[in-house]
Amino acid sequence: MTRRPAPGTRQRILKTAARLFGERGARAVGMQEVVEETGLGKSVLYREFSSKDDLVAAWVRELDAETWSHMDQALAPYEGDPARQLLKVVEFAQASVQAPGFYGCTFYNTSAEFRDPAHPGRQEAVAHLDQLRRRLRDLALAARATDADALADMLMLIISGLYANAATLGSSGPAGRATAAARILIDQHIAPAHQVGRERERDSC
Amino acid sequence: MTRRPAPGTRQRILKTAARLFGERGARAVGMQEVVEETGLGKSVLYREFSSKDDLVAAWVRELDAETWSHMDQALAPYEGDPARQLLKVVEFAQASVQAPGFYGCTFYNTSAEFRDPAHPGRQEAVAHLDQLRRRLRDLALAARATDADALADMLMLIISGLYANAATLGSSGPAGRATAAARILIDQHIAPAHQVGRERERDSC
DNA sequence: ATCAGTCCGGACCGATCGGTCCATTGTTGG
DNA sequence: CCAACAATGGACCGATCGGTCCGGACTGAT
Repeated sequence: MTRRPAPGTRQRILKTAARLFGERGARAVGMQEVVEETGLGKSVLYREFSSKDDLVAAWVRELDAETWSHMDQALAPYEGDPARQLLKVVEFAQASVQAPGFYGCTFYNTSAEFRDPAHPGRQEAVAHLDQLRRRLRDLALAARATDADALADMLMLIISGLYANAATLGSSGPAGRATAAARILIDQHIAPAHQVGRERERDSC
Repeated sequence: MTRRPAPGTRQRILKTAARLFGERGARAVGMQEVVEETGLGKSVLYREFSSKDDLVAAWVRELDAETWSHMDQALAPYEGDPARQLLKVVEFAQASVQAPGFYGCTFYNTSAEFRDPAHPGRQEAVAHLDQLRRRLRDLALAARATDADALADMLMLIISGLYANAATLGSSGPAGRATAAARILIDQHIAPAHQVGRERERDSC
């Protein structure tokens, strides 16, 4: 007797929201436009997501999950070589800014658009960045970096800078130097097992 | 016979706009609120600035001028030592994120909030970042870096990453490693004879 | 075929957006 | 002291914001 909700609705909304929010910014896109683009009615959207803030948070969380999934795939071939994986994280980020449809890092953009620390979308974004930091630190520890925290944070700077510069000055600007910079920083903190003492010559302090 | 406009009005509006836009983001603040905070009427604001976009652009341009002024002061003591000046630029940025009332880099935030390349505020922001890149390159050239373009762009990554991380994870996060990372990259690109002086102790090595 | 019961498109709501305009105020030259 | 006129504060405008709600459409059990 009861009519059943159409399946896949939530994902369809999220896909549309990702496109619109990502391209023009979440604040610049109204809920009306999201509704029109999906072809659904407002009541459906507000059944799936309690508010716009909720939709923004869901969008960010979805991208968080996708990002880790893709990154795990990119890192898998170098399992057991954490130093190489550290560099691969940067290469992965650098490749992503070259892709068509890159309009800046969603996590950084969302933080810029929603300054209130209590905003659920911002919280998701910050949580993602914090997790990235932790993953880099774990890799740096596994790679026996002389100072794993320092190396992880320096690579965070490179990655964030890569995204920020790609979004403003384009992917052919400073963003193009990300992996080269990362290599220098990694070499500085990790001694190749077969080349002991190499970092000593550089490290004159 | 004719009544004369009150002087200093424009600067007063700009100061108020800078506070509100900087703290909560330009998109989150309405013109009505700017008007109320200044204590003036809307007609005055719209006589000085033709539109909100115009006000945003004027705000960014003002901050652009202030930034170069302050940076020139910070760099002046090291005139003739471009390698030291390169590091000083990063130190200057790192100090600025520690200041109370830091809510992220205005230039990156504005780019994130206004994605349309034609937006005057975004254009001002991009112009500022491009000029920063050029200044770094000029310093790198003067310091006889082995690859001045590469060094300048890598420092751009560090500075951008510093701002992005300070805005999201706080000034005690990865942002704290900016000068240390910059030192490594500078050392890597500048021959010992021209290297940064060692008078200051290093955070990590 | 019937009808109860759920779903959903879109009309609608008050609030707020950026921007305009006018009645009032205040100043200044004669 | 007054008349003339620019500067001003804030009422007001249409558009759009996020969010609610209802009447018709559709489903599935009988």
